[in-house]
Amino acid sequence: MSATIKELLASEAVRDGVVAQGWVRTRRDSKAFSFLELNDGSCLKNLQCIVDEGIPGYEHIAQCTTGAAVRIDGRLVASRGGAQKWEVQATAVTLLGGADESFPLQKKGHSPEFLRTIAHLRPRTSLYGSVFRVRSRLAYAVHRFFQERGFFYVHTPIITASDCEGAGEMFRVTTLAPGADDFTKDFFAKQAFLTVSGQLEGETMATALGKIYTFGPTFRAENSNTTRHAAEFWMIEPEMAFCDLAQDMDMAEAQVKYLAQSMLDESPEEVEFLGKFVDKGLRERLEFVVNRPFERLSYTEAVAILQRSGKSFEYPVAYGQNLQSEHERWLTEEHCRCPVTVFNYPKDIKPFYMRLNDDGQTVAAMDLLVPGIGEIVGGSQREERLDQLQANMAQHGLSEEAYGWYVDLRRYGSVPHAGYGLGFERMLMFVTGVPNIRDVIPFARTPGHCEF
RNA sequence: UCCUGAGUAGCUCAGCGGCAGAGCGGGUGACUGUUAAUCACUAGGUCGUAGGUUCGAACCCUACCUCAGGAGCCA
Repeated sequence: MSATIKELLASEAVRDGVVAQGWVRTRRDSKAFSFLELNDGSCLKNLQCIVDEGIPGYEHIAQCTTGAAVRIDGRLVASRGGAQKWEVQATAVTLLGGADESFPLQKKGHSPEFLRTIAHLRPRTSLYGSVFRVRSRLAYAVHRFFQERGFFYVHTPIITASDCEGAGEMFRVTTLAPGADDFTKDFFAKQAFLTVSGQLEGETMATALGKIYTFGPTFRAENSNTTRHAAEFWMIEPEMAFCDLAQDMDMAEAQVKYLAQSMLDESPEEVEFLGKFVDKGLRERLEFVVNRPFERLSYTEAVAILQRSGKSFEYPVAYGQNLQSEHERWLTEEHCRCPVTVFNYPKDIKPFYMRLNDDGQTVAAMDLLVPGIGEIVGGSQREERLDQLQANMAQHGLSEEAYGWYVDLRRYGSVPHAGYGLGFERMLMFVTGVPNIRDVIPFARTPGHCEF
């Protein structure tokens, strides 16, 4: 393998016999030579190459247009121009793959709406290249965070037969012909779906290995058309035995801080670039998240604060109702001006598995809200008491048969345990400042869209 | 799914009842150690679709389609 442009630009000294391979971002011609700027995706910066008339391959310079794949052999030397430290004085140029005038990416900026229509080419832009480099590093940081803390990475099923995990509409998985509805003849001899959460299975692993996490694709068939929802996304779900809600919140907040810190440490080039073109306050926000403690409010306190805010919301604030987006945004963006964790929600607006508090009215649930995105983490302490869980299930109309294995966890060696779900793409939006979830995943799946 | 807004050249947009426009990009040429280079010339259009109003519609009206933003659902 030849050196990447990232490696070449990090050189300490002049280097002979270098090979640079990449895609032409721009070409500027002089009478007797051309400037060729190459990008290979290894970093944000381009490598400027000087291609003199007469070197081997120069006869094809006209085809080395924006988008073309090119190999440059030459010498890495200090640049005579001011905009870059190093450049390559080419001794040979090879056109690997041309790109004719129909190549849709121009040197100038394009709208995200247009780039979504050419999602197969947009990673070649500075913005999407940055986002997808960050995506890789952030995914690795997620694993590092957990592995450093003794968590085990577990793989929960993608295909599930549980049809009411309480997290929205599900995609059906079937081998039956269209129109057939005898599920006893289906592949699994019953209805099957794509998972909307690995939590319940995660609990079985946590009550054996102690601290576990999942990090995998998740599917929701909701007809959601927003900047924050995708039908296929990646979710991180830790589950911890011998853990209560307070410790759960500690972990979620520590993780958000850790991931923000990793962005600052590992992607400084992208922080600067995204701060310039996408979100002016990006660095400031990341440093703020890393350095300042998060706020923590009970649902009851949050409602009281909202009610005496004097702010006129489109939807009134009422105890017992879910907080609206505008309420959450006001809390995190204007009242606290920092990430805020809201906990202990009324039991009637939360799922059956959340632990009933001693007041008999609220459950040990928590949502971590961040400025600009809203809810980024949702979690809870789980109901570990057998009789209480059974009562909850009855109340929610769930059959104990279908969830016998889940109830067994309370029947045999039950322990307090807790966990949360962190939307990976939402975290990516938060650390990059990119305002639309469709721009932080290579190929977004949303209602009506399954292209590429 | 609901609400709001927008669809005009490859891209970004102006034009808002009377000849279809600009910048960028593309092509051709000139020029220059250039930096989203510069200069000149040039090609490029079913004004989202279908109806309607009008002497005349890109422009006004209706429906539909598509996209975007907001809401709900949530991560």
